[in-house]
Amino acid sequence: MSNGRQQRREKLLKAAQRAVVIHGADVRLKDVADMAGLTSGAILYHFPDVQSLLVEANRAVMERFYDNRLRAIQGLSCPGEKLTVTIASGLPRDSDDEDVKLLCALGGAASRYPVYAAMLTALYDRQVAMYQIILEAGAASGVFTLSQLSETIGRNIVALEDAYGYRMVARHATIGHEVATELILDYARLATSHPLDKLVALA
Amino acid sequence: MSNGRQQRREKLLKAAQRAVVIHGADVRLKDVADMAGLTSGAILYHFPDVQSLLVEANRAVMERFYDNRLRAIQGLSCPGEKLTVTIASGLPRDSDDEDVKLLCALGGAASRYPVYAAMLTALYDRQVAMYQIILEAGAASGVFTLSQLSETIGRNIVALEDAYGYRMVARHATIGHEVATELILDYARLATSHPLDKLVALA
DNA sequence: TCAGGATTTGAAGACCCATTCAGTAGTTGT
DNA sequence: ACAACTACTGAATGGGTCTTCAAATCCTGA
Repeated sequence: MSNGRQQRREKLLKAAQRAVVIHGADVRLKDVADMAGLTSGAILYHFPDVQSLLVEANRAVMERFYDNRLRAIQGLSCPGEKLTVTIASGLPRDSDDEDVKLLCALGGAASRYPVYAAMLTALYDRQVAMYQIILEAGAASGVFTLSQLSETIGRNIVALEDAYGYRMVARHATIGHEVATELILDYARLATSHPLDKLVALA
Repeated sequence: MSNGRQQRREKLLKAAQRAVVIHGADVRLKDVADMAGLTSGAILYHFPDVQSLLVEANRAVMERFYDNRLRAIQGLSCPGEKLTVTIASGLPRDSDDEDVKLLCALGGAASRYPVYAAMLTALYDRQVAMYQIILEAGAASGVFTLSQLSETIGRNIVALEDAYGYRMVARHATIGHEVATELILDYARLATSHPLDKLVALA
């Protein structure tokens, strides 16, 4: 059944992702197999080799990460709220956030694996563009007064998200989701001349 | 000779550092040995096991990185120049900067190796403190007008350096040393209300 | 020059890994 | 019920790894 075949593939991708989080970008096929409760041979039945599997699994995480961010601001219209929510969505939930752990692992391997370097570069650029749209829209409606090019602000915000992601994953004692969000918001306030008030949590 | 013994150790640390840059944080003993032009056994004669060697080698890079930054501003008195020079010194010279490549590799492994997480966290905090001193001194002398806490500014600047280090090491097409420096300076200008003019290169 | 320590090699032992593949179980459509 | 196909196992292959250790080599000081 071609349906079950796709399900199987996705189960293996999930296993590969968890394996990367635990063992790093240089996971062994054996580790992925263990994570899936199968043997190495079974994995190689679905994928030509371990690299193909890993590249596909890692790409999927990046897509999911980006899609989650877009979904987070779907339906929001107020530019200030959009920006605040987007910034929060770019940081790991907590120090155990698996997607961010994986992205960090790939970032550390990027200089050795051009594939990952290219994928992460593309992800970065997409996120910058995402911010530019929010910033330009807010500026056009007069809510934001940009003190720098939207490209500059976008690049810096995404850079800050990345860096605080690394800090959080490394379990910095004082920089958690809350603090990191506020640090980035502090920059965003300077750059947009907008108070970007903390939102009240939804019930 | 106890003198040659120390030289030997340092040669091996250097080999380990190059090996980490090429093979990542999970280098194999064999790779270090090859890099040093020796056999695995020879390395184990000087170090009890691979991990001891790697931790010492990686720690040495962090110390060197931090010391280089301090040395870069030694003798500078103008706060604006100090800040500009310090920011430039926190970024990789180019995409092939070996020290930054190593730091990125460790950052990617931090969630798996608490030792590296702790070391990188300490390095981050030291760099933040370094910026705080520069910022506070500039503010005290009236050259800077800080629009945020010096801790906030310091944290954000170091975070930006880290992130652009990762981007450069991943060979982003448009973000090189020049562009990254300017992006961070753009933030620093907002935060200090100081023009931070580009310096003329020394002859 | 040479004895003795420091350094290094090379091989052995025990283990792990990716990949291939013949064969086995399980499922499906008819 | 059975042929045909899918999914998977387990073993074999060829390779690589860490560690230990006896033996060889290199130095150095006398």
